[in-house]
Amino acid sequence: MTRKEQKEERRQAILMTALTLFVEKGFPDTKISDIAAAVPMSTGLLFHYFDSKETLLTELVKMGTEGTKKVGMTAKASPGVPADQMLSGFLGQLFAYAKDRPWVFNMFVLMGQVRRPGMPEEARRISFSVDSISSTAKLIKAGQKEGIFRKGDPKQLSLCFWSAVQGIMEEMTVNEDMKIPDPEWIVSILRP
Amino acid sequence: MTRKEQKEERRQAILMTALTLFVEKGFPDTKISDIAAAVPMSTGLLFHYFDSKETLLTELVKMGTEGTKKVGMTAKASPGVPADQMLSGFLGQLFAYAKDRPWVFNMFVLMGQVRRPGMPEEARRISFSVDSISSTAKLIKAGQKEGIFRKGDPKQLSLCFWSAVQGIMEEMTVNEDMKIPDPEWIVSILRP
DNA sequence: CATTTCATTGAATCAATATTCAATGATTAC
DNA sequence: GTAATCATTGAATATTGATTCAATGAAATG
Repeated sequence: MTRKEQKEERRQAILMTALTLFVEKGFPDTKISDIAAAVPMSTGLLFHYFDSKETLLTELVKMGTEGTKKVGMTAKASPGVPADQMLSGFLGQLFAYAKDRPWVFNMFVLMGQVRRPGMPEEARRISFSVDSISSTAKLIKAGQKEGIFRKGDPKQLSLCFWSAVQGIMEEMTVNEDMKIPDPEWIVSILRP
Repeated sequence: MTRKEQKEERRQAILMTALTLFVEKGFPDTKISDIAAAVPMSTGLLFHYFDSKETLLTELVKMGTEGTKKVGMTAKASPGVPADQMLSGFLGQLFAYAKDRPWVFNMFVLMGQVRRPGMPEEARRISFSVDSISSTAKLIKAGQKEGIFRKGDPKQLSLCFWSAVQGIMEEMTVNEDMKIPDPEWIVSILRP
């Protein structure tokens, strides 16, 4: 393995460790030294890989937007599927992923958290570039015509739906009593 | 007005200011100096009223448990009301409150946030003393027998319901696009 | 092998912010 | 009206945690 590959691997290890800690303890409460200790490596060395704590977060958010965009594509690539099944199917997949690849899950939670005020501006800005609220709103609008979703402002319904998902996923990352819920429960928010 | 009363009033002002900031910016990102500036008063003076930033949080959480317990009593005091109406009624009231008395709302959000790992231990411990999850689970169990709630582990349904509420309320405190949702949307999570 | 490059460390440094403190002015009690 | 008490301030101080740096050793290069 070349040095370059090794370095890349180490970078990934740091990113994944940071992701876990950011979600578990929150960004401000995660100390660089916590991340370094968990990797493990010395605190100083971490700065050999990333310029700052904020860069670390920004990189993660960039990865997150990539991933989220891919998910969006997959959704578009399966036309003919009713909108409600698409949403519960998506949630089902997402929740199923949680078992083996918790990082996908954590990434999703981080993407939600990073939108809040007080989070570093750059990361925040990037996270807003994927707008699942609007795309889901479109989906809802279409579904309303077919009568599979309840009446109401699609944007509001979409916001309500995703905030609920966010709340549930945060609880899952933090509370071991919380089992994976049936996606159908959550999609019910949108049902007539 | 006696000095004692004045002091008490000042304490309340500090608490309410801190509550707003803790919810808006998060506990770690809220500096004592931010709170003092917002009250307004000098940073040093704040320590004349509260021993530490953590004490401030603890006091708020204590207030929160009081309030939440009262709500629980009111619920018990209205027997005969179907369980689903009780929940949507409660949410409706809570959301309505948000308009005039945002602090009630913020308090609710804070009580949820303070349960997360990384928050100061004492506050965390106190917040766990009110267990709306379990009481709602009982409510759900009863409702299931009458067929007004869907099948499934009551504890899981309750957790899912409250995490969704938490997510939605946090979004409301932070995103001005987010309007008050119809409580019925959220209670649908529990509907058969 | 000699040289260069890179990974790594632990110990500074620097900055932010919680907390303390001595001094000052205002209010109350006598 | 004088003394005691309390509110208030702004300037120290202490602490925490991010970031930098000089030194060391290991791997690659020639």
